[in-house]
Amino acid sequence: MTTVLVVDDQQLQRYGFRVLLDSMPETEVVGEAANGAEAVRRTAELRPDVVLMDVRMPGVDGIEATRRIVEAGGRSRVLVLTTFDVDEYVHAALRAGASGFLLKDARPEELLAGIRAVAGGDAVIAPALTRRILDEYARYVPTGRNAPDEDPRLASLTEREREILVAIGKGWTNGEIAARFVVSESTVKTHVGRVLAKIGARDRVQAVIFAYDRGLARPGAG
Amino acid sequence: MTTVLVVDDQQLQRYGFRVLLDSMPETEVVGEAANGAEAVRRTAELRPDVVLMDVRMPGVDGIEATRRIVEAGGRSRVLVLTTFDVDEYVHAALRAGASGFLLKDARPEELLAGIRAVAGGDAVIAPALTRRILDEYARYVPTGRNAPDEDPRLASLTEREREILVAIGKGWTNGEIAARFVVSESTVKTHVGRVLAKIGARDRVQAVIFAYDRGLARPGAG
DNA sequence: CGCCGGGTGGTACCGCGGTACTACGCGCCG
DNA sequence: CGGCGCGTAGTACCGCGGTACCACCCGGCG
Repeated sequence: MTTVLVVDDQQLQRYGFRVLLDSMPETEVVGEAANGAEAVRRTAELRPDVVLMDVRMPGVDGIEATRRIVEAGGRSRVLVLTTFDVDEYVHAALRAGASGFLLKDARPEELLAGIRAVAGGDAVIAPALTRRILDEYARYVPTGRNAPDEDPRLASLTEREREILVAIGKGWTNGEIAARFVVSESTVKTHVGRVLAKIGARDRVQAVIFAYDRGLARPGAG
Repeated sequence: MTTVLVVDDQQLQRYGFRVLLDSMPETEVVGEAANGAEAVRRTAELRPDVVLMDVRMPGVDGIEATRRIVEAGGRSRVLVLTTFDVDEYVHAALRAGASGFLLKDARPEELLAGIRAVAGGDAVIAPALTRRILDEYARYVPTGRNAPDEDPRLASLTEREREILVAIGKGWTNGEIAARFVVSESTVKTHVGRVLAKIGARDRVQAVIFAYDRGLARPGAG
């Protein structure tokens, strides 16, 4: 039996979900909340398997509530529901740590399948949104651990040279790298020169780009 | 009626899909292929709505076949199927342009729902894989159009300065930028200097990092 | 033993990158 | 009209980055 907390500011909407889910043998609505703050509280109290979260709500919205629930670290998974497939919502929800994002016009069996998946530790995205997610995914995400291993340029780097490349990717000058690695700047220059030669970069700027392309450097680091 | 091309090197597997799909009122198997090369050919001939593509095949594998089919630009969508949820496959398939990725142990209704979604221009990912996709997505994808707009540094750039920043992100030297923009190198230097000051970067290396962080520069461009 | 690769270090040189400051034409707006 | 933001352009200066070349130490290996 999967326990569910229904969060929506509209009472009628909550009622609809309750009727639907309680009529199913595998799901049970154990509580409701009408806003984000209440959702966070009741999640802590009831520890439901799944929180069915509406986005648009007065006060603390569904995104912020999701963030707090996820950060609290409980075992409850959040499945975000919205009427509007606005990109901003999807991005924000997924970054907040939601395990799923479905549209309210989903068919009951889709909703059930989503709840089942989320409860099982998996994640779901409405097909209508998956398209856009994938487009961005393909654009931004390097190549997993695919290209890096295949790329002979990266493989030809020694351990030390890879460290140097990562340091370059952090935007450090040769002097800063020397200081952090506790070696002389001459040594750093030697390494940098070899790195550039091996990866086929003209200067450290192109080395940074190379590092980002292969996922050696990542946003938010350094 | 949704037309489907079944691609799998195992004859028994193809037979299974054919029986399943032909028994459904809304889908019809219009052809089969036993390897990647044949899949590309028959897709061009038959122009199916959906190509059900196995990954592991002798010769041209499913990933490469997907890439070719997508690049050909027809209206056929590729739904990749595999027995093993290996990360490499998922990444590669999605980057190759697949509209979906499901596991072969999916229940028939899931498969049907997937085919329906893909045929309708949407995309699907098996819930078991979506979790990992989302984790990487949240890590790598900037913040949609969120953070960039919020960041006053980026907002303070003029149109021209943003162009300059993108050019820096491509790894171009001041001279190259001047040539491509058909202005003098002095002008470029002036712009670069202002960009660095506005975004708080010490040199163009940090500017590149800034550009990647905000999604202004992307892997694979330039 | 000698050789070799990798890490370390140094010297010398030059050019691109970055800064500081000035300047002019243009379009917009009070 | 005068001011201002923006794009353009120039000069002068200096330092970091990158290259070329050489050198030493150390560990592994034939």
